[in-house]
Amino acid sequence: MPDYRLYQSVAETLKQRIFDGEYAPGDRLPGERELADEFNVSRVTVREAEIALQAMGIIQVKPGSGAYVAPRIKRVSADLPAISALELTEARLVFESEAAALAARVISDDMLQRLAALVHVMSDVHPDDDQASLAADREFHLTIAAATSNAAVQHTIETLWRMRMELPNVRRAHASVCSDDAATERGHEHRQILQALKDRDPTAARRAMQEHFKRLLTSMIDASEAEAVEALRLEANASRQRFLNSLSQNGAT
Amino acid sequence: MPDYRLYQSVAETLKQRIFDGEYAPGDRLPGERELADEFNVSRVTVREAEIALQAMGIIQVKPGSGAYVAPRIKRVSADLPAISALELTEARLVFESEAAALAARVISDDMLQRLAALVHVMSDVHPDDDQASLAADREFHLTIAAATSNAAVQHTIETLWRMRMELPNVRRAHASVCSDDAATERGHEHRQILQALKDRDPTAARRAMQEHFKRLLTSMIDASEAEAVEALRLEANASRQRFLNSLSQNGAT
DNA sequence: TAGGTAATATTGGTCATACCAATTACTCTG
DNA sequence: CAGAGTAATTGGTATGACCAATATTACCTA
Repeated sequence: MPDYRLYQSVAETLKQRIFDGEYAPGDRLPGERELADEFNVSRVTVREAEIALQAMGIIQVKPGSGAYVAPRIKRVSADLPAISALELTEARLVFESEAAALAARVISDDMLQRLAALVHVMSDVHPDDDQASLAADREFHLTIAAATSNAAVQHTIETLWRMRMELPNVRRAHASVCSDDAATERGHEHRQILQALKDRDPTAARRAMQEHFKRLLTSMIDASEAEAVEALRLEANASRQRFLNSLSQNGAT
Repeated sequence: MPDYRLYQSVAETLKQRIFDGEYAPGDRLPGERELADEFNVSRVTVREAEIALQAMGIIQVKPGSGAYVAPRIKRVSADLPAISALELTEARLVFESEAAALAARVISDDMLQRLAALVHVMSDVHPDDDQASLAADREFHLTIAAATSNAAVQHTIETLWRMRMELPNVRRAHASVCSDDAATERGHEHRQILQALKDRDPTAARRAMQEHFKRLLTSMIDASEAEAVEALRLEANASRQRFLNSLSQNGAT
């Protein structure tokens, strides 16, 4: 699972650009040669990425002409509701923590090994490489969800991650806190979570995951506060208060 | 339309073989070089076909090993995965309990009033009227989700309820326990939950919701045990054990 | 002989290059 | 200015090569 095919990385980047609106529906993407040059990969790899996107119905390739963003990419608004980054993070805080607790009781050695490998990858990768870093982080959380052996839990958390990746406003919010989001802390938290899972300690796993998200939520609130100075000052404060409550009272009784 | 790419033709053929059972789930299909030779195309083209199939979730490629038919391609509904009733109930147990805890802190008086009305309706309605009873029950839970003021939470729980209502196997499972599912107990549990929300007590709300689902899960396990006597005895027992663990250890620390 | 390990073969992943066919852009005519 | 013909661009496919991960075999040890 933690295998990264190059073409997948390229496909992911292109997909994000499309969801971000950088390439609007109907737009023509840069040529394969041009993209290959930009990503420093071969043209074959770019083709593979485009074929994957085509299979997903996101783009449409016309020979001799180019690759075009599919007319109706409304999938974002189609099956994903409008959600704020704070809401989503709060939801992930409570749900992913419970998933971690569940996983702690039934996780297999194989899954533990995968997680360990991912933690290692994340510590190795350049913190600047947002792309790889994010992909590994996502893989980490989805692996934990899979470790619950519960398809409903897995599907739920996958959906939450889709929101994280596909909703433009959420992506933007994360980007603005990314710098504050010290990689070292995050690495430490991941190790804490992994250790709890290794110990098969549901309570510790839940708590570790909660801490992980609490820090993120705090960063986001701080960032949103800074931005709120510019506008929506009053409203933001009310919202801010509501999510601050999550930090103090959540979970462990 | 007749604008076929070679790789699409290859992908189509492979897909047919998989659906025809020529390659069963879990099977490894021939190597890229071998397929390229068979179809008289280049290895690049075979790769492209396999990447398309992978994007469609039909196969799964492992570097150094080969391409394997995905374990289960049976997507019941368009966007709902195949899930067992036990899995779903376990997921609802942990997620809806957390949602209730969240809601307890921010629920509005208006929402409390609606819930009270729903509890009243459920106690009035004839226990025989499964249709109305189920609708009210669903409304009760969705209202609590809405009361969190968190669109992500709300969407998550709505999706879980969609599974409950739309997946045939889940509906069947619920139907078979419906008789055991004493309406009086359920009414009592609903009142407990409502009271905790009125008190704005997150811990009590979480616990009440957990109890609600624990009883349901227990009923389902018992029912599934009875049915398991007929078939799948061994396998069911293993599964049963796994979910029994959820009952003993979940949540309140 | 059983078990483990090192050497080897196989397999997917990626790249560079080349050529074809369709499309698009351009240019030159009338 | 319109249209035809040409040139440049673009995707489609093929070769052949090399790497890294995996699988298989051979071999050696206890």
